[in-house]
Amino acid sequence: MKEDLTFEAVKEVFTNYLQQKKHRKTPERFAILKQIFDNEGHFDAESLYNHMQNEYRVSLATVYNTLDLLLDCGLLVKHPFAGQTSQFEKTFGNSIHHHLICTKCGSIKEFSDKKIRTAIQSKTFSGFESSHYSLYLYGLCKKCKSQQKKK
Amino acid sequence: MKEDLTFEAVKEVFTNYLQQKKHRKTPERFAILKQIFDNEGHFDAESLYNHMQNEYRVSLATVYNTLDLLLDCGLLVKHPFAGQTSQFEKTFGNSIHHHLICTKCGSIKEFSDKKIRTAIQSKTFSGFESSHYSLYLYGLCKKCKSQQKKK
DNA sequence: TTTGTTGCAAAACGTTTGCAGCCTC
DNA sequence: GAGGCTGCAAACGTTTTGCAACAAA
Repeated sequence: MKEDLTFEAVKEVFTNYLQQKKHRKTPERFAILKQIFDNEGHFDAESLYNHMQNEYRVSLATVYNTLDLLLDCGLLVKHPFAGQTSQFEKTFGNSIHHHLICTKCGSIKEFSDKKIRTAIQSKTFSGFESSHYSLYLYGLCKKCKSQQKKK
Repeated sequence: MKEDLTFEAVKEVFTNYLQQKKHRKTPERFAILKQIFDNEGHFDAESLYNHMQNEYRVSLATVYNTLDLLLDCGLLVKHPFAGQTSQFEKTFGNSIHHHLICTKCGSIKEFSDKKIRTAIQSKTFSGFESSHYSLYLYGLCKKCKSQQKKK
């Protein structure tokens, strides 16, 4: 969506959130946000932790703590699809998309569909204020489908 | 959908699956299926395990094993929404629905929407054979929304 | 100065695994 | 009778927690 998104803009969102919730603006939190900003795609807590050790050392506990804050302020979404590990994905700098998940090999692809998006977004509820959503389609990817046929 | 669904019908689906995959038809597996058949709503592995101990004693490992089989043959769907624990839901005897998840209290409601359903089901992919899908809407339920306003 | 946050290590939690014995086929 | 399945307990990997030291406000 926003192609020219700067780190400063994202940082401001986070800063405002921290201020409003009376949380402290620690260097660790911004270092983690920066790391997320600089990288693409899905990630889990541990890989984020590993990748940022060279730039700014934080503990894994702090990573989890900060991820929770980022989830709470809507800068991140959590996907529970990969086995035991939760995957995270930033909500900024991406266009809205859905996920195709292969039930055999676990591979994940993204897709977009305007009709689906419109149908979901136009839905309103009495007594529920929706903020975001996740759509997962399960099935067989090309590779696993052809492997199955060989049998 | 099918209001007059009998256990025998479901059992037959499972039996056929086991036969086709050359898995054994053990009493444990059918006892677990029966327990699922007799109860409504979402459940996790451990609560299923606890609830059935009076009727037929099985180990937790066997519960997990059997849940995997039931997932594989499509009689069950797995929802990863509640914290660390996976929730399961039977696909028989239910109508298709989606989930509203409160990000504050974790409560879950179901809803149906024909337009959304149609939009998703009419979507096809080259190189991906979709078998089922899950849609989760996140937000604030009525209770949590009013609590937030009080602040 | 106060108290939220950090790092560390230990604990907790759901789930998986190894293995000996059992039971379906 | 052979080999898949079971129960049990131990192991696993992710996430959470307790606590003392630290640093943002």
